Amino acid sequence: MTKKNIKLILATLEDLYGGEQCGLDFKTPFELLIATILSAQCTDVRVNIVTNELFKTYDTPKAILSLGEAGLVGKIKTCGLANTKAKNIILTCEQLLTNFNGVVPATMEELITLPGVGRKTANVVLSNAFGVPAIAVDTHVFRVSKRIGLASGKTVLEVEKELMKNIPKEKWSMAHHWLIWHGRKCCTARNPNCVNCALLKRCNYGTQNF
DNA sequence: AACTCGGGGCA
DNA sequence: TGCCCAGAGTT
Repeated sequence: MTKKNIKLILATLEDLYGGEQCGLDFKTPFELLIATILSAQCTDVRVNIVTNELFKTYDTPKAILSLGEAGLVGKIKTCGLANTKAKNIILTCEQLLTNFNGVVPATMEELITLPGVGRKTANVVLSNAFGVPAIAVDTHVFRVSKRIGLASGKTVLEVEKELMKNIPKEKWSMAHHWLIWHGRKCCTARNPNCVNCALLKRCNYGTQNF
């Protein structure tokens, strides 16, 4: 993959998805953290609906804890995996209070100690709440990046590193969103719409499996 | 690497 | 009805 090809791919993605909504509504680091935990196996549109309502009243660790587990499950049930997520969110709120003075930490090492927070969620918080350059690799980013040749790594961490190497730092944040939109609208996991894909000429997928 | 958690949205 | 969803934790 040449630098010129990478530049053309990024430009094409920007043309296609530059006007689309960019992820979760951002308010505070804490709200972004909770919203991102909720986003597992659930579209961002639904997460935004749920969190906009939830955070009207419950926008701090103490407030969330005041709901109790059953109360929290009720508030987030439309996001799916509600029981698991509620347990993790409650544990995370408790640990924020006991280990971090109620403040969301700003390093990868600290963030991934929180229950329900993995590399993807940590990178979303780091890049969107704290301005730390990072690329969050979710299922869409992972799949699309490999198909179109922006990364060929086998693990999430490998793909993350390759993307950071191949994409100019100032475009990391937006490239994350463009790759997700392309994965949702065209480069789907099953039956991708290669025939109508704007990247077809620069993509090996379809003629060469990965 | 494979499996589980999971209810709601949508065709 | 059946398929899919901006992941993380466990085995």
